[in-house]
Amino acid sequence: MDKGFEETIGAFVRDRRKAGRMTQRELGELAGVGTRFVSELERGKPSVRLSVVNKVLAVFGKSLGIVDAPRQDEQS
Amino acid sequence: MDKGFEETIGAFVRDRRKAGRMTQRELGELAGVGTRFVSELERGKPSVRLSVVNKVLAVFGKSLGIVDAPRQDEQS
DNA sequence: CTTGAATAATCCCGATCGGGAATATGTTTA
DNA sequence: TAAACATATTCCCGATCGGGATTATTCAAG
Repeated sequence: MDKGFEETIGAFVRDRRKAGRMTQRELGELAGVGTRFVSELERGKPSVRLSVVNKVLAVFGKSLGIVDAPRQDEQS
Repeated sequence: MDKGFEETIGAFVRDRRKAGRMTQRELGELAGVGTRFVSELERGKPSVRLSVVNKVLAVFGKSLGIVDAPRQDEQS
């Protein structure tokens, strides 16, 4: 019924980007961020700026919000 | 059944902090971040680092995740 | 109103983000 | 295979974050 699982931000962006047949460069331009940032974001760099992440998520109609902390016994 | 509404990150942190009768300094120490950061976060500074926000949210068992973009016709 | 605590605003400054470009790896596709 | 494209990695470097302290402002009691 539900996804039951919180996807990683990076994984989400990558999935949606590919679903839209976009390249990192295209998504970057669409979102107004650099290509390198898209790459780092998709690969889970932790210390990114909230506002820049939101620029990317906005392309998909999403944003960062508060969710239950994921369980710690996930592998990366 | 649900809250039906996505609270702002800053508002959430402030509410929970007060609910726990903590001062910004105490929360900061608990989360391992500075007092100034807690203050700025609560007041909605947009360009904060994801990892640092997560340190604060972790105190409350939460973290940043993907949610539907909030409607734009909210006042700040 | 006065006093004290909490929060906000400002300062200095080291650390690091992120853009852009170049290069190195992958990864398709012909 | 080879060529073309996508992604990852590295570089320089300006911009800004965030810590900590200080000061100003706001707020809560008494």
